[in-house]
Amino acid sequence: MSYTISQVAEKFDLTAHTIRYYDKEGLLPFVDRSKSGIREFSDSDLEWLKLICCLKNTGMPIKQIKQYIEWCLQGDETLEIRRQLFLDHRKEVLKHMADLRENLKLIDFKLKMYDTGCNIPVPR
Amino acid sequence: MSYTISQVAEKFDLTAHTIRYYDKEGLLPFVDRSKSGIREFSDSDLEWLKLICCLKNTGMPIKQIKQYIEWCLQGDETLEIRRQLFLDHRKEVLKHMADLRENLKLIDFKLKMYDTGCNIPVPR
DNA sequence: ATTCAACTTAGAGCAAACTCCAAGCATTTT
DNA sequence: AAAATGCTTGGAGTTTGCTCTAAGTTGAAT
Repeated sequence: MSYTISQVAEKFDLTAHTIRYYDKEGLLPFVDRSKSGIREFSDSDLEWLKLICCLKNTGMPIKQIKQYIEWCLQGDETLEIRRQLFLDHRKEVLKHMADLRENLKLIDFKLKMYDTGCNIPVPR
Repeated sequence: MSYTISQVAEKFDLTAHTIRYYDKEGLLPFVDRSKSGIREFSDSDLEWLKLICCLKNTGMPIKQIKQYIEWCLQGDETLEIRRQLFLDHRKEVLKHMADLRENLKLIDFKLKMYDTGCNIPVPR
């Protein structure tokens, strides 16, 4: 069984346009085509796409995701460098989350000001 | 005491270019100028900029930050709408953090695969 | 057989957020 | 006084990640 581009788009809350764009950028070299050239996504392809969306949604640029895909296709000789990519990316995600938590404190402080009516926001 | 644009840039890890861009976009209408036209940032201005960076770093678009600044300048009649903006934005930040936590699970799973050598990444 | 929906491509267009440049003042140092 | 540094502006250029259009093909339904 395989999926059309619009079925996949629906599943991942993307547009077919976006998926074609990802393909054009080299993120989906493994997706097969029918004899008339139509993309046929397998379950394995969906797993790949899930990972691609995960990396994208955590802030990895498309070029770096493409690099990762290329390393995957190269086989075991790139295992260590791929592992390092995940380690580095994980660190960045944790940093980003910590930054968000920190910024949230100021947002909560502002909200407390608004809620207590004790509102001398910041202006002179 | 006041600060020059490059002192402020240093303090906030921005470039002077970026700060001028923010000014041009209407984010810094409160910053005074010397008689020769040079920006003179007060401590209060730094507080404003801190909030602007907080909103920007948590994903608020510059246009919306500009809207917020305009509401501030309009005075107390916009208090409730500003409070609502912070409430809505807080909700989005929490959603974003939850998404990151969720995505982190897959990253951690991949790392576990690499670390255990049990590496059948995803390809067919 | 024709119509319709969904697929294909190349390539143009767009919005956001910078980033930089040229040309010109202002202030401080030599 | 001249040079160096740092500020100013308008406006052009860049990058990223889409987003859309036009023209065409395919395959199923009427």
